[in-house]
Amino acid sequence: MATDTLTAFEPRKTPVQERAAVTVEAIAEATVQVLLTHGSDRLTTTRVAERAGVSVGTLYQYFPNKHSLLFAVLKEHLKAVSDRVEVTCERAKHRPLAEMIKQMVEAYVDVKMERSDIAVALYHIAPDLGGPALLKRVLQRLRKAIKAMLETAPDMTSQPDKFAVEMMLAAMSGAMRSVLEAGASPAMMRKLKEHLVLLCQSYLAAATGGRL
Amino acid sequence: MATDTLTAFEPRKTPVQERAAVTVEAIAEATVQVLLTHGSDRLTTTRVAERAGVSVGTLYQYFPNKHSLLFAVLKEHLKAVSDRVEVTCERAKHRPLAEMIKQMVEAYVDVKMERSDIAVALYHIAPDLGGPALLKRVLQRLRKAIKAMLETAPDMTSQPDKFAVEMMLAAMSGAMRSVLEAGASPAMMRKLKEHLVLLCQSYLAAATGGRL
Amino acid sequence: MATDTLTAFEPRKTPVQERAAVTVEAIAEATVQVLLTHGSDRLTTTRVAERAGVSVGTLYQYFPNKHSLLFAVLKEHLKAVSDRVEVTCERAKHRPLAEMIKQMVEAYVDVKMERSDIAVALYHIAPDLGGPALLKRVLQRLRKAIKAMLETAPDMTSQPDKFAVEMMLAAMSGAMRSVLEAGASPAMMRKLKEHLVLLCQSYLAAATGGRL
Amino acid sequence: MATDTLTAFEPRKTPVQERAAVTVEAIAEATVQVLLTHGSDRLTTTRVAERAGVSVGTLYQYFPNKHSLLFAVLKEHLKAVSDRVEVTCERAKHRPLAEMIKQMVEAYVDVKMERSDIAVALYHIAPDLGGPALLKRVLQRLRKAIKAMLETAPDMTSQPDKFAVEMMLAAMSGAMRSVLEAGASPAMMRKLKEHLVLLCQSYLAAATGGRL
DNA sequence: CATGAATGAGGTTTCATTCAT
DNA sequence: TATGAATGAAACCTCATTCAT
Repeated sequence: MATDTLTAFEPRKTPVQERAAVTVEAIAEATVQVLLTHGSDRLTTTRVAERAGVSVGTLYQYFPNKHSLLFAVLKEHLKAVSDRVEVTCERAKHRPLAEMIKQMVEAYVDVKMERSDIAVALYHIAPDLGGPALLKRVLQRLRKAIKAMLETAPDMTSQPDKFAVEMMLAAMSGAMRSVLEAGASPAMMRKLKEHLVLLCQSYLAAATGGRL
Repeated sequence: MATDTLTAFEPRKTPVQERAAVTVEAIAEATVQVLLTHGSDRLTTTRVAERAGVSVGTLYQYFPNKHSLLFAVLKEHLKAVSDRVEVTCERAKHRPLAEMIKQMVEAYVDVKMERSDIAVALYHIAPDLGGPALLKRVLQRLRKAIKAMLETAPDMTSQPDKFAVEMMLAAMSGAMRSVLEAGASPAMMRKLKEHLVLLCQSYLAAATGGRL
Repeated sequence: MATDTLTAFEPRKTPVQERAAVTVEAIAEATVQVLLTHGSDRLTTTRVAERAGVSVGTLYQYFPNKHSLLFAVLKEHLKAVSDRVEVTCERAKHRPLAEMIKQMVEAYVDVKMERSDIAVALYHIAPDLGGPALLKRVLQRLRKAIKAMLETAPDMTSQPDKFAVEMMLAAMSGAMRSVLEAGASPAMMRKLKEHLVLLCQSYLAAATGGRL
Repeated sequence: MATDTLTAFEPRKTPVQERAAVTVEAIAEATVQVLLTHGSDRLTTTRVAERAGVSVGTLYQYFPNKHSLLFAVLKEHLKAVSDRVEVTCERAKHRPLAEMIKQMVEAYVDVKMERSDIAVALYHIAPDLGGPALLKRVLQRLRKAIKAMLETAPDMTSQPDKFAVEMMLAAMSGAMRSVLEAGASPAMMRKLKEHLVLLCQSYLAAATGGRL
């Protein structure tokens, strides 16, 4: 199991006093800041601690190693994304297909944008140890949620190719990434949303339409 | 300008003797191997040199610093992709739209697959200094080539939204990435090709169809 | 004087309340356990406190620093050894020489064995600050007690060389150490006792017999 | 096997250039010096490198970790002791028993004294990882050599108890240690030799005499 | 040209100790 | 008194880079 690898990055201890909880949050936030201002290989534990306004020792009380810092941030972000999309999919059940896609895509884009700083920062470290495993899990959740939603579409003639959902997800995240990394203006983002909705709608229509 | 940053990673000297050319190639190849077997933060100049069968000193005769190693590999790979897609686009001019897309997408997938090891390895380092700049250039070339091709499509009512091409490229590369990182089986790749073609075709049709 | 060095490791305060005495004892015991299970350089104050079931803060209420932990344990163990051997020597006065030696050696082996865990643990830290000074004192006490005993031996022609007693002690403790560190089985221990008695008896006989 | 543990401390690479050989020797010597002047827990890799007149980096080219430094010194010393005693035992074969013992004991004391600085330094670190394993091997060699010698003694009625040789070795090394750690004067050393010879002779005589 | 020994700044991590709660 | 969060000096070790041979 991949669990082994993952547990190595789990937080070291859960803070019992309130003071400690604040500290942990500060460290997590500092991690993102350093990632964005200095880049992933300029991210040092000392720098993060400094930015968080604590000593290195304190940092290591809550995070067993440098990796776990990044891991914690990545995990939280991905959870936020998964949660939002899942909830949206649930709510969109039994709506027309086009509406479903619209809701889902927009939820995805929105949640990514809300913490676009984190999203961008994480592209830098995701390929590292633990990242892929985590991503796989998230994809699994999203795929499941989307499939469950699609099955309730009243206006769908046949279920789409099993691969189609993955394709859509890959296209979505890829496009999102490109735009985020390019430094997205609000106007750009609106455009992205529109087009991403269109892309998914038309693709799914085509993929279920038996044209393939 | 970004040019300054980029020149810093150029190979140190152009090998005039045959032996030198072999050495350079060996080092580049070793870089990819180390990247794949050890990961990006285990990639050390010594290890690359060792794997290439030369000493560190020799490595530094041809590459000014560690970064230039990665940069060289990245550059070559992106050039290969650009070249292939450009040529394909050129040849596909004046064909029906669906055919155009098919040719272009398949060319892209094929060239990526031919050196899928390099492609995967590069995802790990692309976010670093110099990577984004290079990517921007490539995208620029691809966009241009695709646009030029599309303009010659006999069966297109109106030119697509300016943004649509970018969207398509982002979706393409994003999907490609997902599949490559997941470890692509040949069967998977065939499926990817089919669906990517479909995705691009349907999206472009929708984007030009005035539905937006 | 060495006294200065030694006082630095004395327990911080004498526990007046019962609860405190229990705590101190628990910490001392935990020190030994950690020493044995983790080794001397894995011995940390936090770990000892944890094992003792108290917080670090509490530990520092009774022991001024890490060293004093080890020092306290070492001191107590050596005191136990000294006491036992002294009493035995006193009781063995006026007995035949061979009997004297037997009593003394057996007392030494027995007391070491009773807390063989501590004995072994202490070999790891004795060379450190304070250890040698303490050892010297103990040796002094033992030497004195043994000499006083020997002088009352009815069957001894002449007093042994002044050096002989030291020699005997060194041989005794050296042999004991070897066996303890090798991990002594009960059978082994019985053998050790027999042979150590024999060794001391024959050596002392030779050393006083004028053969030298 | 214990081999695994041991190989972790083996030198990292064998120097090919002469310059390097000098460096390695300097580092080993510096290790001993630092051990003696600062004590085992003040022994840091930086300090050793400094004393050796090289940089830390250089140190780590030849020794994989701090432990291996100590290990190398310990190993060499123990080898010297083993070699000397073995050769001496070989030469002393077929001599009278008393003579055998004398030769052997004196060889042991002499070789220890020749590098008494190292001997003393090593007492501080021997209990650590790898030390015990190494010691066991040495004891094995010594036991074997001594037994082989004893079997050729013309004036020995019966072979001594199997345990007797171990006992002798333990007593020898223990006594040696006591004296060395006390800071031995030349006069003291002469006395030690005499008495250690006497001790071993008389003990062995007793142990083979059937008195037990 | 090639080699590989040497460098040392800088990164990660630990742990004895203090002190506010 | 007991707690445990916080501290930060200091340890270990790596690795990009240089340069004498």
